[in-house]
Amino acid sequence: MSESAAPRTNFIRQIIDEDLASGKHTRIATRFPPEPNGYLHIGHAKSIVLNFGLAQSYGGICNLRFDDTNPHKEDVEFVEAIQADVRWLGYDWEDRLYFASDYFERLYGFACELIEKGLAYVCDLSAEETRAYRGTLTEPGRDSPWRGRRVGENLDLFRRMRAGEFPDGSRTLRAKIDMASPNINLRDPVLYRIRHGVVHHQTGSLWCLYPTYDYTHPISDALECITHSICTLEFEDHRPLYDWCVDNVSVPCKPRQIEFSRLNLEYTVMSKRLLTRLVSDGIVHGWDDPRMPTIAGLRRRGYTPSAIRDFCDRIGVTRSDNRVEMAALESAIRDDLDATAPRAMAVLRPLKVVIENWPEDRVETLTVASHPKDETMGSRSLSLGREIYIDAGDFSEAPPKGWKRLIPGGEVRLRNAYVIRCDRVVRDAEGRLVELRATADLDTLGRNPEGRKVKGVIHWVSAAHAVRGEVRLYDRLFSTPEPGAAGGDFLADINPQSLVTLTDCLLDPALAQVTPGDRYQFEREGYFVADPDSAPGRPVFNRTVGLRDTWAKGTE
RNA sequence: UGGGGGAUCGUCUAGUGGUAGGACAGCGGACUCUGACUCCGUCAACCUAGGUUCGAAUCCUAGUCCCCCAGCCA
Repeated sequence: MSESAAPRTNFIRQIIDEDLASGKHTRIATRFPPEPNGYLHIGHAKSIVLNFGLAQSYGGICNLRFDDTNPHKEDVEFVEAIQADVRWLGYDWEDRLYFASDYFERLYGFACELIEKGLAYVCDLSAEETRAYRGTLTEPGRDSPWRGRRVGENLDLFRRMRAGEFPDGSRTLRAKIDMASPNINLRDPVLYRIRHGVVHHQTGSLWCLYPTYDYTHPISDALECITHSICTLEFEDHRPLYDWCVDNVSVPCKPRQIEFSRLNLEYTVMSKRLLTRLVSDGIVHGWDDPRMPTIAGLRRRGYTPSAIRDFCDRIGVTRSDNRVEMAALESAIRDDLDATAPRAMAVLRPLKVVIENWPEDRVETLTVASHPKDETMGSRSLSLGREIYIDAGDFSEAPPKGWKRLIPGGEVRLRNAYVIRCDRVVRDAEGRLVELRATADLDTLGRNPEGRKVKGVIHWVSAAHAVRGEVRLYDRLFSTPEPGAAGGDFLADINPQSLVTLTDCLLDPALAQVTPGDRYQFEREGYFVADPDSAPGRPVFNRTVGLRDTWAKGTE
């Protein structure tokens, strides 16, 4: 497969190498810290592969920690889905599953420590007032009138905030840093807010006081003795605050925050808010809709964990803005599936062909290889009778230049079987194509015909043996490389052809009983995966990705 | 117009004062019972302008363009 031996270096590895060389660390610890407010997507995969991959290759550890400080948006459904997805990607956090909410009590204690040190205060400003006092990008903020409260009063108020004596929004706990800082994150950021009446998925109704990300994250990292806290670029401005928190409370370690640029994929929305909307507006059938860029969607689409890992390795890690082409993702999955997917025949748009020189009742059993290069994948049996189906797209009465497949009077190879010649085209009263009449060259099984070359090879199924199934073809969900970029609503860029369902496909009889997740290459049609919607005798397949098609490109 | 980041082939990236390399995409060819795979070849880049240096993608200066930050979201 495509696992490369030595992982490509990047700036984060260089930092780690230096920290190890200087003796600053002897063992590294990272963490993957999702908020359980949605499903994981391919952008998270980049972070997962980075964090777990780093731990793996340096012999360190990587924790899974839920950043569950805002119960309003979170749900236990997401907690479970995220664990399943990380595991599916091939990573193991062993016994190190943590929740930021595990630390609520200790976080509260550290907040009291900050108050006692005169570094935090209870502020009675409303949300709107807080905003007004904060200033703007170009003007400094003004001190809150509550900034000078005495330690004892702050402690008392903070205790009563926890006890539930004050309504939502009436007070916050704020860090006392610098209201004139050019970095807005340092203008006395909110550390705690009051949230009554929400049931937290882990702590239930125990708390009505919830810490913010800015306060929780650095301390959680420090409590877990994370050495390298890797996050995306938008948190860069928060790093001084991250350091402030770690420096001012009594934690055992001092982690270092390192930022990298998040993944952008063309034709894809990656914002959780937008993905949530696709699901809740019913644009897609769920978080695992095969058109979604979620891990669950990619899985249902037939992507493999190793292909996703390989993709993440290929795109690298930098601090530059990027927009990766779909072709890079598709190349990774094709590499994997070409090597690992057994081949099968499937006619997506059936066109009947009667082989006139084939006896009515004769059925020939052909043993064919499951993979053209890998003998260890064994062989399968195919039945061939007088009537077969080929794909309508493999026959043309007005072939374009360079056409290699079937034409009236022309010859073509039936994959794994005989060469046939099309003798007649049968039409109905309205002139519609009904079937083809053909003659097989019975001397061409396993060898080429004498004196002439047959260039085209097409796939087929036996009419008497084929099983009927459904095949779903997926195109990109959006028609523009950057959905919503034109300024309109991103939903305006939905591609109506993003899902095409073919209900009367004729498949290899061996495909009658499939297990969801089974992957095949339907020769010339691409790579397919059995969908959970499959029923006994009625398989449903999703097309993972088409084959690279130089023919289609040449005729465009 | 405050602060913080970023600019290398079409795309993603390597490079850390000494021949700008790889991958994906493209193009051309070979092979082929998959127009696939594989193989071979090929096209193609240092944001701009100055400067330092024998030598600059790399160091300096001045610009340009792009991204992020004014949630009691993360």
